Amino acid sequence: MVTIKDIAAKCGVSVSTVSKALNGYSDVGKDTVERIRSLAHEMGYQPNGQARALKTNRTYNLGLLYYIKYGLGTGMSQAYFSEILNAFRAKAESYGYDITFISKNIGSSNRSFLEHCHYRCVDGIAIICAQFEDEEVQELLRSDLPCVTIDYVHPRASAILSNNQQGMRLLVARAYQLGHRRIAFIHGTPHTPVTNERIRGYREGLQSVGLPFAQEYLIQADFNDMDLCAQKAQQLMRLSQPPTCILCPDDYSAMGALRRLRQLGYSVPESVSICGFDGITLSQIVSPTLTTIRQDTQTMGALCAERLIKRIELGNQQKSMPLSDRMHIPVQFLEGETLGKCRL
Amino acid sequence: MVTIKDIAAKCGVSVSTVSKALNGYSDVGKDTVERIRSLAHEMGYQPNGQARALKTNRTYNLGLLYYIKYGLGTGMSQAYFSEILNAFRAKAESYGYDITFISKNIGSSNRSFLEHCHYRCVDGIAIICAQFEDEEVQELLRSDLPCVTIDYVHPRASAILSNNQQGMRLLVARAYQLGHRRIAFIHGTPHTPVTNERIRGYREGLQSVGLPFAQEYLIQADFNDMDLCAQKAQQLMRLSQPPTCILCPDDYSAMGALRRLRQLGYSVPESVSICGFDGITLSQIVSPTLTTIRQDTQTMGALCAERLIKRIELGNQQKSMPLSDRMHIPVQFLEGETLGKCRL
DNA sequence: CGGCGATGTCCTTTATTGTTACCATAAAAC
DNA sequence: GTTTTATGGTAACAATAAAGGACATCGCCG
Repeated sequence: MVTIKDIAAKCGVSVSTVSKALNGYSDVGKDTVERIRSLAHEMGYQPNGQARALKTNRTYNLGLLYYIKYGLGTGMSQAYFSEILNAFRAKAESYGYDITFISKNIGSSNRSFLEHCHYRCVDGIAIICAQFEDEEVQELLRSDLPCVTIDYVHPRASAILSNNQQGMRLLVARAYQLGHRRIAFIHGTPHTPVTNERIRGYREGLQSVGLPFAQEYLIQADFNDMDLCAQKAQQLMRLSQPPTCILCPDDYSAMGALRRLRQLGYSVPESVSICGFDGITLSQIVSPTLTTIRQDTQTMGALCAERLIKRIELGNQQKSMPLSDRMHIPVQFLEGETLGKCRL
Repeated sequence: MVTIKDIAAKCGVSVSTVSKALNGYSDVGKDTVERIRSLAHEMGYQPNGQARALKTNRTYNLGLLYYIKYGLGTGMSQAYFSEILNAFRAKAESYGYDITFISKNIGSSNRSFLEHCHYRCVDGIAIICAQFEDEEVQELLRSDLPCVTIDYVHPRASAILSNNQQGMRLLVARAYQLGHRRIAFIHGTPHTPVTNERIRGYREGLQSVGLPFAQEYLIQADFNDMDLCAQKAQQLMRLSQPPTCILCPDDYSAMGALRRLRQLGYSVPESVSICGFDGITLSQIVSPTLTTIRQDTQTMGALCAERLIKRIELGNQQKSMPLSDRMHIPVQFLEGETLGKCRL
């Protein structure tokens, strides 16, 4: 590999001059800069990121926490998070940052997430998909590494979420408009910011159309657990007053409920309507297409990168940067075939 | 951050002793090692990867070429490749390697893939999902960076592919068994190793059951292009002797064909059967479930990592390491609902 | 049994990796 | 003579590699 030393030798100047010329310092002669630059290009010079990082203490590397819950739902929640990841990556790269996956126990060396971050000297970390109840994730959040989270809120990080309340209100409003009066909500993992917001939105939605809130129509399940949601949907239909419309925690769960109810002889949406949440590409490909809420993963991922880089570059002068902040990204109602006119 | 210097000072020994103690060299006293180790642990020491890399010229970082073709099929081919990616990542991490996405034009600095690799000093590169006709990808392959490819063959890299021939033979055999005598094949991107192997497998399959090969039943399309495949399927059905079974290049394409043919009034599989390829999770969730070939993405990804690391660690003594090699991973037939008994 | 070199253990010193930061310095300009 | 402009020298950065030094132990011979 060609280094600045080689360039210096060939150019007849010192290494510091080369360094300064390549980094755009003003105290180098104009023609010298020209000579050095063209020679560097000609020799195919690439700076050594490691050496630069060692000296400047900046790697232009972003840590990424992105791991799927084992067992349950493997390969399911993929679509939603991988869309966010792609948008995140694209934006980060446009700012000159690379991405490193952060994991624990790398090479059996029992490194925690935070230790891994230190080892790789990442400038900051984005937590896009993780189990927040994990102590190691909490340790990461408590650390002084700049941090941005998706779908989670923490006092020391920037948070990016969809406007979940709005999403639920939209679903309830549309269902009401189609004549539904018994609208149930099977919600995702309890006690998470996302679920809390969704429940609030659901109740607000009911309230704004004048429907009463019924505890029996609010059921707990999980995210991306098709079978669990299917089971809960089935349970709902056994009520003496079964709902005419069921809102699910996500598109996969909705597909699970849909399949189960059809197997049980219910026709969708004729005898019962079903809605998803997320609006993954797939939801509009399957038949019937899902009525769902499209989360703007593109914006979420991009914003996540921007916020993180902002936190990094504003650095430790913590004046202009709040310790924590929360952004809600607008969502969009997607009309599909699983929510129909209420026939009762 | 705590460095070996700090440990050395606190421990009353020199930095090199600390370095040696932590790296398991034999010429350090047993109790000294003990003292240093426990102190390092206590102080929360983590080695600085950058500094280590600078000196040893090894980063334990693997470059990953993984970018989706723009426009067409975005978010579609995801499932297959992201399964491979996950397996790759898991295996690489178990060997102590991290992963860095490689891209061009990072931060508008117009770096090529190879330059990006040099900048980050990756030890090797895995090309999991890329456009191989891209000159920059070829440059990467020509370089002396250890390299492993998925679904592509190059004289200077290890290649991992599914046993595509076997897959096609299995499909043809099963279709024949169900009474089909007019079996068409809409193939993926032409002149790629995968397509070539598939076509060969298709022809072998026909031959082994004694069916003639008909040029009009071999149609060119693309991978993961639902609309194109749908259009080609429609075209096939307009033949005077339309096929009774259509084999598609991948699951998404199959779903496209399925949807289109149903829209046109054909019932699947009653009046025409359809098969996919890949066996993504989704294919077994949708209704009807797809008859398809499951590619063993788990093994492919894991093997990809292992081969790459082997190439790296055997290093430049190129005796035991062939310049190029090719591995074919067995596939599995997945019985679904889209391939049925032939009713003609 | 004492002296000498050989060997081995344990640790330190010094050099090196590629880069940038900081300070010094020489020449030119004012 | 002072300022400006352009350049060079050197010391970090955190770690490892190579070489070497201090000291103890051992074997062998006179």
